[in-house]
Amino acid sequence: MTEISNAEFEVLEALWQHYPASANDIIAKLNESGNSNTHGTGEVNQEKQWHDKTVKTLLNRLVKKQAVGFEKQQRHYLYSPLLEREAYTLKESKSLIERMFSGKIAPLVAGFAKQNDLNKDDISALKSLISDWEKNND
Amino acid sequence: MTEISNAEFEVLEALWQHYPASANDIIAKLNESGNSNTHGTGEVNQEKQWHDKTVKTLLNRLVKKQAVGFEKQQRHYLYSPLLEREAYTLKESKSLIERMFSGKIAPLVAGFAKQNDLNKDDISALKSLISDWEKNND
DNA sequence: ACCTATAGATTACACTTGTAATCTTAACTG
DNA sequence: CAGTTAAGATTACAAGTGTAATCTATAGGT
Repeated sequence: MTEISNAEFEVLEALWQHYPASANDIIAKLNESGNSNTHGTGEVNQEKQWHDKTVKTLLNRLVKKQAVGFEKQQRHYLYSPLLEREAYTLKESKSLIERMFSGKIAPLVAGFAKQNDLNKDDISALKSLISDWEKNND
Repeated sequence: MTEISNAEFEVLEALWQHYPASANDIIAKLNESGNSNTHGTGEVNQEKQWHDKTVKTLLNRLVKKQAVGFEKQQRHYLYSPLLEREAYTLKESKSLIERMFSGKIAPLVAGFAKQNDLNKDDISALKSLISDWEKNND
């Protein structure tokens, strides 16, 4: 499967949140507030506005890339993702970790730790993952 | 700073391994075996061959992007990274985690766990990170 | 002092990406 | 039924990318 670009990914995100969806549903979802600018800057959500032509182009590209499928409904299309979000994010994560950290996940986490980007919640989530892992692999 | 492409990143990798370095040093390093195809497939290292013109183009682009600097040495250049590897990989990791996992690192690790992509070493590395973190944050 | 190999600079070129505008056709509106 | 609207298809277009080839100037060999 060909690569999915960043903009395409955002469209896919909207679709994963709710599908099947018409192009207009997707455009609306993308332009909803709440696709947050929560980067800790405290700025008002000055959301990017997605132009409908842009979104439709991206949908077409996703269809060509077989990342999205559609079915005719009257004269409209209803789109659905053909990829599972989890599979996709895993693939991308592995690819990044392979390229940057020789496939090892710990150095990535270590980078976060070093920059103080881990909080108590992150740590307890990690601990719980680890104990699950240990439950299954002893 | 502008984005660094995948191919550019590979050149930077070679440079991070040893610098300052001439273009030829970098080309040689890129074409060395051992920049491994260790993806667990057991295939023979059928290394990508980097064409010298290609590498020089990429070096130029990196210089334009201020990711790499150089100084004249006689008539040659000696290149050096202007970015720290660690800072760069952290930025990229954070960006991916922001886009795919709402900034949370645990879901990424969870994906790996689910796919059986964690082994004992990974787990102990993570545990040790966690205990360090706890030592510093209690 | 000339010729050549070579380093770096410049140019090339197809493909992708972000971002739309225009075209075509069918459905709704009056 | 004719005109307008709107959905999807097609086209656009600049910037970035991967991958080089060609150009230019100079250092080194003979």
